[in-house]
Amino acid sequence: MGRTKQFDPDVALRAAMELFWRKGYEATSMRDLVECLGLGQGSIYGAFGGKRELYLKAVERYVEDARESLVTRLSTPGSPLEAVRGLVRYYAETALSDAERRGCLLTNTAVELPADEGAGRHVESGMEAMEVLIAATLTRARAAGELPADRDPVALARFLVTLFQGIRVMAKTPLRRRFVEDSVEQALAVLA
Amino acid sequence: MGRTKQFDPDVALRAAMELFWRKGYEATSMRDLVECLGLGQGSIYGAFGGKRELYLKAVERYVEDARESLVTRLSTPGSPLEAVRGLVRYYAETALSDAERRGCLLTNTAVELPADEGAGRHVESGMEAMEVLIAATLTRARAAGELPADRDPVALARFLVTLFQGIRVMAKTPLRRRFVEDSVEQALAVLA
DNA sequence: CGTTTACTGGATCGTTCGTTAAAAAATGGA
DNA sequence: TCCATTTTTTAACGAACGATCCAGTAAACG
Repeated sequence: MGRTKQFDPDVALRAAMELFWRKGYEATSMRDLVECLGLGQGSIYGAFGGKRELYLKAVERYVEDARESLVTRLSTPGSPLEAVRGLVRYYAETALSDAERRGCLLTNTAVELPADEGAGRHVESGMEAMEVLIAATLTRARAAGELPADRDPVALARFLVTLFQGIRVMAKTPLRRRFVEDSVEQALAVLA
Repeated sequence: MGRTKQFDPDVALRAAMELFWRKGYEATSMRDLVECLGLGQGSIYGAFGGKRELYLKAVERYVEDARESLVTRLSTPGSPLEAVRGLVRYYAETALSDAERRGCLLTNTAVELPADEGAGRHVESGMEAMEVLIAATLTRARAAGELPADRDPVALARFLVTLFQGIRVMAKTPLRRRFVEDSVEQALAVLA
């Protein structure tokens, strides 16, 4: 009963995610979103609530996507340690080839909205997912003898996640290449 | 000739720096600044130009302060390697005890204004200063035999600067403590 | 087919934005 | 002391903000 939606909320949410990702929360206006999503202002409010609600849903979607991509990337057949090392390289390449310097939406959110509880929950969930997935893979690596027994997979995973945030930040500066590449080199040395 | 300034531009700039640091660029309004600096809008425009100019000057001041503090901290008498290790610990402690989660103004600027050339120059200058100072200290450490001869002080310094950015990001999330402490542990292990 | 219901698109709400203009106040040299 | 010059203060500017409203439209159901 009633008129059906004439747009795909999923497509619209993804478009909003891209815009917020590129411009940040404060610098994105509802009018920017209207233009980018191709919807009337009323439709956006009807479907998603206000600007903040839309942002939170966009971050939530981002976390889901990221988690999925991470699972795929870490469950390659073969050496678990090599999978993590590949992830480090992949992450750096992604950061360096990001021409419009949008960085990582989780990093951006953590930095721009540290006091927003809702945003904090999504950031927490995303970071935790990375930690858990990487730690699990490193545990497999240790069990396979690829990693010395005295190394702590969880601590290593947290270290890598933290370094990833740093890589995303440095990749937004003019000095990106030198810093990111040298950081990857050191990180790979740690994953001996 | 003419009326003399009734405020100290240096004090005002520092107050502006604190406010931008805490709230970010977009989320800080000129009215916030008027209240925080205790000046009329006209006085701010007369002394510093517009909002963006004031922000850039605030970042510049921040870079000068940070460089100075870093020089002091790395030129302690005694072991150069221990000075760098101490810096890592100090940086993490500072990040964790930052109750209002303002993070590092350079990190925040890099993330929020990656496309601003003026801001980029200050960020570049700050990051480069950290790199140079840490690398020089690590070079001294290597010369003193505290660091294996095959370690690259410059690459290590860049790695540390990148990790510092990550620490500043993670310290803004609800998961701060676990991630920061484990990252420090790993970094100190690298600085064997 | 008509009624009901929900969505659409654009106008418009009051507020706040960064910036500017102009008058009042204060300084130092002539 | 009085003028030239600068700063201070306050009000106001046009534009843009997030949010809301509403007439118009289209789909589903009796």
